[in-house]
Amino acid sequence: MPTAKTKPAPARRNIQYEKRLASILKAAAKVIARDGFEGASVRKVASAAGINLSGIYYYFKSKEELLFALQKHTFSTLVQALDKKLKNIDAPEQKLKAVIDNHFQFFAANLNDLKVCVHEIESLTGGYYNEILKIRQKYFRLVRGVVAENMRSAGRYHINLSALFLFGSMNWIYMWYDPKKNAGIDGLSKQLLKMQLHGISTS
Amino acid sequence: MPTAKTKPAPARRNIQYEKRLASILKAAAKVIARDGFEGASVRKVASAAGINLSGIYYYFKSKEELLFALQKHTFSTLVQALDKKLKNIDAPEQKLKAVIDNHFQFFAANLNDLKVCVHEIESLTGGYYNEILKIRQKYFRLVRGVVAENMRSAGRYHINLSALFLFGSMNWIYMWYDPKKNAGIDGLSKQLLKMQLHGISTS
DNA sequence: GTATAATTAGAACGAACGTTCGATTAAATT
DNA sequence: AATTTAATCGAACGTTCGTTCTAATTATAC
Repeated sequence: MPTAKTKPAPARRNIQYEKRLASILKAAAKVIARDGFEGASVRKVASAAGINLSGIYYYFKSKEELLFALQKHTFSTLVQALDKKLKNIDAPEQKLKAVIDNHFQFFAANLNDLKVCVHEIESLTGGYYNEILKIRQKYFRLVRGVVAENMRSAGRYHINLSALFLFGSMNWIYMWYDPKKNAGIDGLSKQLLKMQLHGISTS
Repeated sequence: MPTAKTKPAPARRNIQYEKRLASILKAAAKVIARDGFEGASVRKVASAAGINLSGIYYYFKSKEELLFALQKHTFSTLVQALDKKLKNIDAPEQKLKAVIDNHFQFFAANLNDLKVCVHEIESLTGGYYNEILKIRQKYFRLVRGVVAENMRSAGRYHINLSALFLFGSMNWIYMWYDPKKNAGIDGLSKQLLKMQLHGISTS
Protein backbone atom coordinates (compact mmCIF):
# COMPACT_ATOMS: atom_id res chain seq x y z
CA MET A 1 0.00 0.00 0.00
CA PRO A 2 1.91 3.02 -1.22
CA THR A 3 -0.70 5.30 0.31
CA ALA A 4 0.70 8.53 1.71
CA LYS A 5 0.58 8.40 5.49
CA THR A 6 -2.09 10.37 7.27
CA LYS A 7 -2.81 10.83 10.95
CA PRO A 8 -3.69 7.60 12.75
CA ALA A 9 -7.32 7.55 13.87
CA PRO A 10 -8.19 7.44 17.58
CA ALA A 11 -10.24 4.54 18.90
CA ARG A 12 -13.40 6.54 19.38
CA ARG A 13 -14.42 9.84 17.92
CA ASN A 14 -16.42 12.84 18.85
CA ILE A 15 -19.75 13.14 17.10
CA GLN A 16 -18.78 16.51 15.64
CA TYR A 17 -15.45 15.29 14.35
CA GLU A 18 -16.47 14.82 10.74
CA LYS A 19 -18.19 18.17 10.57
CA ARG A 20 -15.20 19.96 12.00
CA LEU A 21 -12.91 18.26 9.57
CA ALA A 22 -15.12 19.20 6.66
CA SER A 23 -15.25 22.79 7.83
CA ILE A 24 -11.47 22.92 7.99
CA LEU A 25 -11.25 21.60 4.45
CA LYS A 26 -13.74 24.16 3.22
CA ALA A 27 -11.89 26.96 4.94
CA ALA A 28 -8.58 25.73 3.59
CA ALA A 29 -9.96 25.61 0.06
CA LYS A 30 -11.14 29.18 0.40
CA VAL A 31 -7.88 30.55 1.73
CA ILE A 32 -5.62 28.52 -0.57
CA ALA A 33 -7.72 29.43 -3.61
CA ARG A 34 -7.31 33.08 -2.69
CA ASP A 35 -3.68 33.23 -1.48
CA GLY A 36 -2.05 30.18 -3.01
CA PHE A 37 -0.68 27.31 -0.99
CA GLU A 38 2.51 29.01 0.11
CA GLY A 39 0.70 32.23 0.84
CA ALA A 40 -2.02 30.52 2.83
CA SER A 41 -0.65 30.33 6.36
CA VAL A 42 -1.96 27.71 8.74
CA ARG A 43 -2.97 30.60 10.97
CA LYS A 44 -5.22 32.04 8.27
CA VAL A 45 -6.81 28.67 7.61
CA ALA A 46 -7.41 28.12 11.31
CA SER A 47 -8.93 31.54 11.69
CA ALA A 48 -11.20 31.03 8.67
CA ALA A 49 -12.32 27.71 10.11
CA GLY A 50 -13.00 29.26 13.51
CA ILE A 51 -10.51 27.08 15.30
CA ASN A 52 -7.27 27.54 17.16
CA LEU A 53 -3.98 27.35 15.28
CA SER A 54 -2.86 24.19 16.99
CA GLY A 55 -6.28 22.69 16.47
CA ILE A 56 -5.39 22.20 12.81
CA TYR A 57 -2.58 19.92 13.89
CA TYR A 58 -4.99 17.70 15.69
CA TYR A 59 -6.68 16.95 12.38
CA PHE A 60 -3.67 17.04 10.09
CA LYS A 61 -0.08 16.38 10.89
CA SER A 62 1.24 19.00 8.52
CA LYS A 63 0.18 21.75 6.17
CA GLU A 64 1.00 19.53 3.23
CA GLU A 65 -1.22 16.75 4.52
CA LEU A 66 -4.04 19.24 4.67
CA LEU A 67 -3.55 20.09 1.01
CA PHE A 68 -3.30 16.42 0.19
CA ALA A 69 -6.57 15.59 1.95
CA LEU A 70 -8.29 18.44 0.18
CA GLN A 71 -7.09 17.41 -3.26
CA LYS A 72 -7.73 13.75 -2.69
CA HIS A 73 -11.29 14.27 -1.57
CA THR A 74 -12.13 16.69 -4.36
CA PHE A 75 -10.45 14.78 -7.15
CA SER A 76 -11.81 11.41 -6.09
CA THR A 77 -15.33 12.76 -6.00
CA LEU A 78 -14.94 14.26 -9.45
CA VAL A 79 -13.59 11.07 -10.99
CA GLN A 80 -16.14 8.88 -9.27
CA ALA A 81 -19.00 11.04 -10.51
CA LEU A 82 -17.76 10.84 -14.09
CA ASP A 83 -17.12 7.14 -13.91
CA LYS A 84 -20.65 6.50 -12.78
CA LYS A 85 -22.23 8.67 -15.46
CA LEU A 86 -20.24 7.14 -18.29
CA LYS A 87 -21.44 3.66 -17.48
CA ASN A 88 -24.99 4.50 -18.45
CA ILE A 89 -24.09 5.96 -21.84
CA ASP A 90 -23.23 4.30 -25.13
CA ALA A 91 -23.09 6.99 -27.81
CA PRO A 92 -19.64 8.59 -28.07
CA GLU A 93 -21.01 12.08 -28.46
CA GLN A 94 -23.16 11.68 -25.39
CA LYS A 95 -20.15 10.46 -23.47
CA LEU A 96 -18.19 13.53 -24.43
CA LYS A 97 -21.12 15.65 -23.37
CA ALA A 98 -21.09 13.88 -20.02
CA VAL A 99 -17.38 14.54 -19.60
CA ILE A 100 -17.75 18.24 -20.18
CA ASP A 101 -20.97 18.58 -18.21
CA ASN A 102 -19.56 16.73 -15.26
CA HIS A 103 -16.41 18.81 -15.18
CA PHE A 104 -18.17 22.16 -15.45
CA GLN A 105 -20.96 21.32 -13.07
CA PHE A 106 -18.54 20.07 -10.49
CA PHE A 107 -16.45 23.15 -11.00
CA ALA A 108 -19.32 25.54 -10.52
CA ALA A 109 -20.44 23.74 -7.38
CA ASN A 110 -16.97 23.56 -5.83
CA LEU A 111 -15.13 26.54 -7.20
CA ASN A 112 -12.50 26.87 -4.49
CA ASP A 113 -11.81 23.17 -4.22
CA LEU A 114 -11.22 22.66 -7.91
CA LYS A 115 -9.18 25.80 -8.26
CA VAL A 116 -6.86 24.39 -5.61
CA CYS A 117 -6.72 21.06 -7.43
CA VAL A 118 -5.83 22.68 -10.72
CA HIS A 119 -3.50 25.38 -9.46
CA GLU A 120 -1.67 23.63 -6.63
CA ILE A 121 -0.85 20.29 -8.18
CA GLU A 122 2.86 20.89 -7.87
CA SER A 123 2.71 22.05 -4.27
CA LEU A 124 2.60 18.42 -3.18
CA THR A 125 5.76 16.35 -2.89
CA GLY A 126 6.83 12.76 -2.57
CA GLY A 127 4.14 10.26 -1.66
CA TYR A 128 1.49 12.93 -1.45
CA TYR A 129 2.22 14.01 -4.99
CA ASN A 130 2.32 10.49 -6.33
CA GLU A 131 -1.01 9.50 -4.89
CA ILE A 132 -2.76 12.51 -6.35
CA LEU A 133 -0.98 11.89 -9.62
CA LYS A 134 -2.59 8.48 -9.80
CA ILE A 135 -6.05 9.91 -9.47
CA ARG A 136 -5.28 12.52 -12.08
CA GLN A 137 -4.05 9.83 -14.42
CA LYS A 138 -7.20 7.84 -13.94
CA TYR A 139 -9.23 10.91 -14.79
CA PHE A 140 -7.07 11.62 -17.80
CA ARG A 141 -7.39 8.10 -19.16
CA LEU A 142 -11.13 8.20 -18.69
CA VAL A 143 -11.43 11.41 -20.66
CA ARG A 144 -8.92 10.37 -23.27
CA GLY A 145 -10.90 7.20 -23.90
CA VAL A 146 -14.01 9.21 -24.60
CA VAL A 147 -12.09 11.55 -26.86
CA ALA A 148 -10.71 8.58 -28.76
CA GLU A 149 -14.17 7.19 -29.38
CA ASN A 150 -15.17 10.46 -30.92
CA MET A 151 -12.33 10.63 -33.40
CA ARG A 152 -12.19 7.19 -34.91
CA SER A 153 -12.57 8.59 -38.37
CA ALA A 154 -10.00 11.31 -37.88
CA GLY A 155 -6.86 9.30 -38.11
CA ARG A 156 -4.46 12.17 -38.33
CA TYR A 157 -5.04 13.44 -34.83
CA HIS A 158 -2.84 12.49 -31.94
CA ILE A 159 -5.23 11.27 -29.27
CA ASN A 160 -3.14 12.39 -26.33
CA LEU A 161 -2.93 15.89 -27.69
CA SER A 162 -6.65 16.11 -28.29
CA ALA A 163 -7.30 15.12 -24.70
CA LEU A 164 -4.75 17.59 -23.38
CA PHE A 165 -6.25 20.43 -25.38
CA LEU A 166 -9.67 19.53 -24.04
CA PHE A 167 -8.32 19.55 -20.51
CA GLY A 168 -6.86 22.94 -21.14
CA SER A 169 -10.20 24.37 -22.19
CA MET A 170 -11.94 22.80 -19.22
CA ASN A 171 -9.40 23.67 -16.55
CA TRP A 172 -8.67 27.18 -17.69
CA ILE A 173 -12.18 28.11 -16.60
CA TYR A 174 -10.94 28.80 -13.10
CA MET A 175 -9.11 31.83 -14.45
CA TRP A 176 -12.18 33.60 -15.74
CA TYR A 177 -15.40 32.02 -14.54
CA ASP A 178 -17.38 34.23 -12.19
CA PRO A 179 -20.72 32.81 -11.03
CA LYS A 180 -22.03 36.33 -10.61
CA LYS A 181 -21.18 37.55 -14.08
CA ASN A 182 -21.24 34.51 -16.34
CA ALA A 183 -24.37 32.82 -17.46
CA GLY A 184 -25.23 29.31 -16.40
CA ILE A 185 -22.89 26.42 -16.80
CA ASP A 186 -25.10 24.75 -19.38
CA GLY A 187 -24.24 27.29 -22.03
CA LEU A 188 -20.50 26.82 -21.54
CA SER A 189 -20.89 23.12 -21.66
CA LYS A 190 -22.89 23.06 -24.84
CA GLN A 191 -20.55 25.33 -26.70
CA LEU A 192 -17.41 23.50 -25.72
CA LEU A 193 -18.96 20.22 -26.80
CA LYS A 194 -19.86 21.66 -30.15
CA MET A 195 -16.44 23.21 -30.60
CA GLN A 196 -14.72 19.99 -29.76
CA LEU A 197 -16.83 18.02 -32.19
CA HIS A 198 -17.09 20.38 -35.13
CA GLY A 199 -14.77 23.32 -34.62
CA ILE A 200 -15.61 26.98 -35.01
CA SER A 201 -15.46 27.40 -38.74
CA THR A 202 -18.43 25.19 -39.53
CA SER A 203 -21.94 26.15 -38.60
CA MET B 1 0.37 57.84 -16.48
CA PRO B 2 -1.05 55.00 -14.44
CA THR B 3 2.19 53.11 -14.86
CA ALA B 4 3.24 51.14 -11.80
CA LYS B 5 6.25 52.82 -10.23
CA THR B 6 9.62 51.23 -10.79
CA LYS B 7 13.06 52.21 -9.55
CA PRO B 8 14.21 55.63 -10.80
CA ALA B 9 17.12 55.32 -13.17
CA PRO B 10 20.57 56.62 -12.12
CA ALA B 11 22.23 59.35 -14.17
CA ARG B 12 24.92 57.11 -15.61
CA ARG B 13 25.03 53.37 -15.79
CA ASN B 14 27.53 50.62 -15.66
CA ILE B 15 28.20 48.96 -18.98
CA GLN B 16 27.21 45.59 -17.57
CA TYR B 17 23.97 46.89 -16.13
CA GLU B 18 21.64 45.51 -18.79
CA LYS B 19 23.29 42.12 -18.79
CA ARG B 20 23.09 41.83 -15.03
CA LEU B 21 19.46 42.82 -15.06
CA ALA B 22 18.67 40.28 -17.73
CA SER B 23 20.48 37.57 -15.82
CA ILE B 24 18.47 38.37 -12.70
CA LEU B 25 15.24 38.12 -14.67
CA LYS B 26 16.28 34.78 -16.13
CA ALA B 27 17.23 33.45 -12.73
CA ALA B 28 14.00 34.73 -11.23
CA ALA B 29 11.96 33.05 -13.95
CA LYS B 30 13.70 29.78 -13.27
CA VAL B 31 13.22 29.87 -9.51
CA ILE B 32 9.67 31.20 -9.60
CA ALA B 33 8.66 28.66 -12.25
CA ARG B 34 9.98 25.92 -10.00
CA ASP B 35 8.91 27.10 -6.54
CA GLY B 36 6.08 29.51 -7.19
CA PHE B 37 6.24 33.20 -6.40
CA GLU B 38 5.68 32.88 -2.66
CA GLY B 39 8.02 29.95 -2.43
CA ALA B 40 10.76 31.68 -4.39
CA SER B 41 12.72 33.64 -1.82
CA VAL B 42 14.75 36.64 -2.86
CA ARG B 43 17.75 34.81 -1.46
CA LYS B 44 17.24 31.91 -3.85
CA VAL B 45 16.85 34.23 -6.80
CA ALA B 46 19.99 36.12 -5.84
CA SER B 47 21.93 32.93 -5.46
CA ALA B 48 20.70 31.60 -8.80
CA ALA B 49 21.74 34.86 -10.43
CA GLY B 50 25.15 34.76 -8.79
CA ILE B 51 24.65 38.01 -6.94
CA ASN B 52 24.37 39.13 -3.36
CA LEU B 53 20.98 39.29 -1.69
CA SER B 54 20.96 43.03 -1.36
CA GLY B 55 22.12 43.36 -4.94
CA ILE B 56 18.63 42.42 -6.04
CA TYR B 57 17.35 45.50 -4.28
CA TYR B 58 19.59 47.69 -6.31
CA TYR B 59 17.81 46.57 -9.47
CA PHE B 60 14.31 46.19 -8.05
CA LYS B 61 12.75 47.92 -5.12
CA SER B 62 10.73 44.91 -4.04
CA LYS B 63 10.13 41.29 -4.80
CA GLU B 64 6.84 42.19 -6.40
CA GLU B 65 8.48 44.68 -8.73
CA LEU B 66 10.77 41.90 -9.86
CA LEU B 67 7.79 39.73 -10.76
CA PHE B 68 6.18 42.69 -12.44
CA ALA B 69 9.23 43.41 -14.58
CA LEU B 70 9.46 39.78 -15.57
CA GLN B 71 5.83 39.53 -16.59
CA LYS B 72 5.82 42.86 -18.34
CA HIS B 73 8.83 42.06 -20.44
CA THR B 74 7.66 38.58 -21.36
CA PHE B 75 4.07 39.48 -22.08
CA SER B 76 4.92 42.59 -24.07
CA THR B 77 7.30 40.66 -26.26
CA LEU B 78 4.68 37.99 -26.88
CA VAL B 79 1.99 40.48 -27.82
CA GLN B 80 4.29 42.54 -29.97
CA ALA B 81 5.43 39.49 -31.90
CA LEU B 82 1.85 38.47 -32.61
CA ASP B 83 0.80 41.97 -33.54
CA LYS B 84 3.56 42.20 -36.09
CA LYS B 85 2.82 38.82 -37.65
CA LEU B 86 -0.90 39.47 -37.99
CA LYS B 87 -0.34 42.61 -40.00
CA ASN B 88 1.10 40.66 -42.91
CA ILE B 89 -1.78 38.19 -43.12
CA ASP B 90 -5.24 38.48 -44.62
CA ALA B 91 -6.84 35.03 -44.60
CA PRO B 92 -8.65 34.30 -41.32
CA GLU B 93 -7.40 30.75 -41.16
CA GLN B 94 -3.83 31.88 -41.63
CA LYS B 95 -4.30 34.42 -38.89
CA LEU B 96 -5.47 31.75 -36.50
CA LYS B 97 -2.52 29.66 -37.48
CA ALA B 98 -0.25 32.61 -36.68
CA VAL B 99 -1.89 33.03 -33.27
CA ILE B 100 -1.31 29.43 -32.30
CA ASP B 101 2.15 29.21 -33.82
CA ASN B 102 3.26 32.38 -32.14
CA HIS B 103 2.01 31.28 -28.75
CA PHE B 104 3.55 27.83 -28.88
CA GLN B 105 6.84 28.92 -30.36
CA PHE B 106 7.23 31.62 -27.80
CA PHE B 107 6.34 29.16 -25.11
CA ALA B 108 8.90 26.61 -26.18
CA ALA B 109 11.60 29.26 -26.39
CA ASN B 110 10.79 30.83 -23.02
CA LEU B 111 9.37 28.03 -20.94
CA ASN B 112 10.09 29.47 -17.50
CA ASP B 113 9.07 32.98 -18.36
CA LEU B 114 5.70 32.05 -19.77
CA LYS B 115 4.97 29.60 -17.01
CA VAL B 116 5.44 32.45 -14.57
CA CYS B 117 3.17 34.66 -16.65
CA VAL B 118 0.41 32.06 -16.76
CA HIS B 119 0.71 30.74 -13.24
CA GLU B 120 1.51 33.86 -11.24
CA ILE B 121 -0.94 36.33 -12.69
CA GLU B 122 -2.68 36.78 -9.37
CA SER B 123 0.50 37.21 -7.37
CA LEU B 124 0.60 40.84 -8.46
CA THR B 125 -1.45 43.49 -6.69
CA GLY B 126 -2.62 47.04 -7.18
CA GLY B 127 -0.95 49.01 -9.93
CA TYR B 128 1.35 46.16 -10.84
CA TYR B 129 -1.61 43.88 -11.40
CA ASN B 130 -3.54 46.46 -13.38
CA GLU B 131 -0.72 47.20 -15.77
CA ILE B 132 -0.18 43.53 -16.57
CA LEU B 133 -3.93 43.12 -16.88
CA LYS B 134 -3.93 45.72 -19.63
CA ILE B 135 -1.35 43.81 -21.65
CA ARG B 136 -3.28 40.60 -21.16
CA GLN B 137 -6.43 42.29 -22.33
CA LYS B 138 -4.71 43.55 -25.41
CA TYR B 139 -3.54 40.03 -26.15
CA PHE B 140 -6.99 38.66 -25.50
CA ARG B 141 -8.67 41.13 -27.83
CA LEU B 142 -6.14 40.40 -30.51
CA VAL B 143 -6.81 36.68 -30.33
CA ARG B 144 -10.54 37.10 -29.94
CA GLY B 145 -10.62 39.19 -33.08
CA VAL B 146 -8.95 36.44 -35.05
CA VAL B 147 -11.33 33.87 -33.59
CA ALA B 148 -14.27 36.03 -34.57
CA GLU B 149 -13.11 36.26 -38.16
CA ASN B 150 -13.02 32.48 -38.31
CA MET B 151 -16.57 31.97 -37.09
CA ARG B 152 -18.62 34.46 -39.04
CA SER B 153 -20.83 31.73 -40.35
CA ALA B 154 -21.28 30.07 -36.98
CA GLY B 155 -23.72 32.46 -35.44
CA ARG B 156 -24.61 30.36 -32.47
CA TYR B 157 -21.22 30.53 -30.83
CA HIS B 158 -20.39 33.04 -28.17
CA ILE B 159 -17.19 34.68 -29.38
CA ASN B 160 -15.80 35.34 -25.93
CA LEU B 161 -16.21 31.74 -24.93
CA SER B 162 -14.53 30.47 -28.05
CA ALA B 163 -11.54 32.66 -27.37
CA LEU B 164 -11.39 31.60 -23.73
CA PHE B 165 -11.47 27.93 -24.66
CA LEU B 166 -8.67 28.50 -27.13
CA PHE B 167 -6.64 30.26 -24.45
CA GLY B 168 -7.21 27.31 -22.19
CA SER B 169 -5.81 24.88 -24.72
CA MET B 170 -2.84 27.10 -25.40
CA ASN B 171 -1.97 27.99 -21.83
CA TRP B 172 -2.50 24.58 -20.31
CA ILE B 173 0.55 23.45 -22.22
CA TYR B 174 2.81 24.54 -19.37
CA MET B 175 1.35 21.73 -17.29
CA TRP B 176 2.48 18.95 -19.57
CA TYR B 177 4.90 20.11 -22.22
CA ASP B 178 8.37 18.66 -21.81
CA PRO B 179 10.86 19.64 -24.54
CA LYS B 180 12.74 16.40 -23.94
CA LYS B 181 9.76 14.08 -24.34
CA ASN B 182 7.34 15.83 -26.63
CA ALA B 183 7.85 16.17 -30.32
CA GLY B 184 8.40 19.50 -31.96
CA ILE B 185 6.11 22.44 -31.49
CA ASP B 186 4.95 22.35 -35.09
CA GLY B 187 2.92 19.20 -34.53
CA LEU B 188 1.09 20.68 -31.57
CA SER B 189 0.40 23.81 -33.46
CA LYS B 190 -1.00 22.10 -36.52
CA GLN B 191 -3.30 19.86 -34.56
CA LEU B 192 -4.71 22.58 -32.37
CA LEU B 193 -5.43 24.69 -35.43
CA LYS B 194 -7.27 21.83 -37.09
CA MET B 195 -9.21 21.05 -33.94
CA GLN B 196 -10.23 24.65 -33.51
CA LEU B 197 -11.40 24.91 -37.09
CA HIS B 198 -13.03 21.57 -37.67
CA GLY B 199 -13.30 19.68 -34.40
CA ILE B 200 -12.31 16.11 -33.74
CA SER B 201 -15.28 14.24 -35.14
CA THR B 202 -14.71 15.22 -38.76
CA SER B 203 -11.74 14.00 -40.74
C1' DG C 1 44.92 60.54 -11.20
C1' DT C 2 41.55 62.14 -8.56
C1' DA C 3 36.66 62.93 -7.62
C1' DT C 4 32.15 61.23 -7.90
C1' DA C 5 28.60 58.32 -8.50
C1' DA C 6 27.16 53.47 -9.43
C1' DT C 7 27.36 48.98 -7.65
C1' DT C 8 28.21 45.18 -4.37
C1' DA C 9 28.87 43.05 0.14
C1' DG C 10 27.80 42.04 4.98
C1' DA C 11 25.17 42.33 8.90
C1' DA C 12 21.04 43.16 11.04
C1' DC C 13 15.89 44.26 11.72
C1' DG C 14 11.14 42.92 13.00
C1' DA C 15 7.58 40.05 11.35
C1' DA C 16 5.60 35.89 10.04
C1' DC C 17 6.15 31.18 9.24
C1' DG C 18 5.29 25.81 10.41
C1' DT C 19 5.38 23.06 14.17
C1' DT C 20 5.51 21.36 19.05
C1' DC C 21 4.35 21.06 23.92
C1' DG C 22 1.94 20.89 28.21
C1' DA C 23 -2.11 22.22 30.32
C1' DT C 24 -7.07 22.54 30.10
C1' DT C 25 -11.74 21.52 28.69
C1' DA C 26 -15.28 18.54 26.80
C1' DA C 27 -17.27 14.22 25.64
C1' DA C 28 -17.95 9.36 25.92
C1' DT C 29 -17.62 5.01 28.39
C1' DT C 30 -18.00 2.39 32.70
C1' DA D 1 -20.50 9.92 39.37
C1' DA D 2 -16.03 8.53 38.24
C1' DT D 3 -12.72 7.83 34.94
C1' DT D 4 -10.72 7.63 30.65
C1' DT D 5 -9.65 9.58 26.41
C1' DA D 6 -10.66 12.84 22.67
C1' DA D 7 -10.41 17.65 21.51
C1' DT D 8 -9.03 22.43 22.19
C1' DC D 9 -6.23 26.01 23.71
C1' DG D 10 -2.30 29.47 24.69
C1' DA D 11 2.34 30.07 24.59
C1' DA D 12 6.63 29.25 22.81
C1' DC D 13 10.47 27.29 19.72
C1' DG D 14 13.77 27.89 15.99
C1' DT D 15 13.85 29.27 11.15
C1' DT D 16 13.20 31.89 7.24
C1' DC D 17 11.20 35.69 5.19
C1' DG D 18 11.44 40.64 2.79
C1' DT D 19 13.69 44.63 3.48
C1' DT D 20 17.03 48.17 5.12
C1' DC D 21 21.30 50.27 6.54
C1' DT D 22 26.16 51.25 6.35
C1' DA D 23 30.50 50.44 4.69
C1' DA D 24 33.46 48.93 1.07
C1' DT D 25 34.50 48.53 -3.77
C1' DT D 26 34.30 49.31 -8.53
C1' DA D 27 33.46 51.87 -12.72
C1' DT D 28 32.92 56.33 -15.06
C1' DA D 29 33.88 61.46 -15.79
C1' DC D 30 36.81 65.30 -15.47
